[in-house]
Amino acid sequence: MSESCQLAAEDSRVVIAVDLDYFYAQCEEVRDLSIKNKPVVICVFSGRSEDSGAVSTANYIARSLGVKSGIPIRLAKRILREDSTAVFLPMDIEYYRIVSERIMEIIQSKGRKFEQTSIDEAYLDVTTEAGADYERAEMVGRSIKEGILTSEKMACSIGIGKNKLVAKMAVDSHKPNGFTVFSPGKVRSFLDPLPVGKLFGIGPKTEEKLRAMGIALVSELAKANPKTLSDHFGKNLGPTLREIANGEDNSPVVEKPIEQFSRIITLKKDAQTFDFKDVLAPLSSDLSEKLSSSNLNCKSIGIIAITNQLKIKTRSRTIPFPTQSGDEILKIASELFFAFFDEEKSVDGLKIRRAGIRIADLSPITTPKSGTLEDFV
DNA sequence: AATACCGGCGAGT
DNA sequence: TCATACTCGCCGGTATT
Repeated sequence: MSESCQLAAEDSRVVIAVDLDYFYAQCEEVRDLSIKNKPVVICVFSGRSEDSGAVSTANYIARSLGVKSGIPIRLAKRILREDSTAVFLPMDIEYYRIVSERIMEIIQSKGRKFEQTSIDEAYLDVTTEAGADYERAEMVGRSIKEGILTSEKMACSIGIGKNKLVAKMAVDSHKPNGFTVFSPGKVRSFLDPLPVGKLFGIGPKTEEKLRAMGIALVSELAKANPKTLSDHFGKNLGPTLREIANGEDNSPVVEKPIEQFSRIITLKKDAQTFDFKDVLAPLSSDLSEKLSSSNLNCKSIGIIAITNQLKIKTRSRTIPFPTQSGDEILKIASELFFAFFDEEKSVDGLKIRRAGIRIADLSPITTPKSGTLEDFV
């Protein structure tokens, strides 16, 4: 191999990140073209009262007016009260899933190493296809963008880089309808001047902790004393923080098996206790159905309680025999809630706002082929 | 000492 | 009351072996 082909090992991959723009709201725009030039707000109504709940996402017209993910629906309506064209729609997750599945197939068809990380995001490692050649990787990226636009009439943003982290930083840097390439040589110059909070994986808490240590910029984090970082963030997270500041990420593009899932609902009213069966039975049966349709058992069953102070409390139990039974899940969850309330009953004013069930420690159900005893020998 | 389990926290879509 | 519904990962403490 000639000298000019030599690459640092860490620079030898090419990864494409695909992000579907304002996905839920765009799904609704495509379903009803007449709302495309209006503010569109996708709402999760909690059902406690008129317009209680939160905004899941909003299109860019709504965002430009200050409506963003997570704000109360009532606040969004207040912000848009003078815009009679504004559209508020309940989240239709089933529909978005169907659209997502079709789009993910398009992305997956463009490369052999594919990883979907959420309903609207995916990575493609095109090292094999592009031979670490960024021009060829760009062509793959363009063809993904065109494919999604042609077959689903949907805009997306594309980011290309030497690993998932850099591709993600690239895609996030230009949205919506972006197409951004951070070639290996350009990574430092892009990352260095950013505040650390802009790095994927560093949120408000970590940013504030770093700031208190005198580290505000990525360039500073990139050279920070490893010992100091480990002392403050632990032996795993500490080194990782320095790595992401340097644009390093060895994690492969691979489809990961699901590790856990949960169902949670908002109670009609905050309560010190509630009718376990009424609230938990639907959650249990949903979870049981999902286990069953995925041919999985779970060995860990847990509860989630969100208090009136919006603090998250959890309890969980490992059971001796894996199960997918809705009745079993309901029974354990009820016991955990009962014990939780018993434990917390002395806490003054503690009430539960939302209640949920989580299952984890999943294992595939091995269904032995009928009549082939030899398989067990 | 190594591993499992548990509850809290943080980050992200 | 204004504050959804998820998933993933790490941390530290404690229990188990």
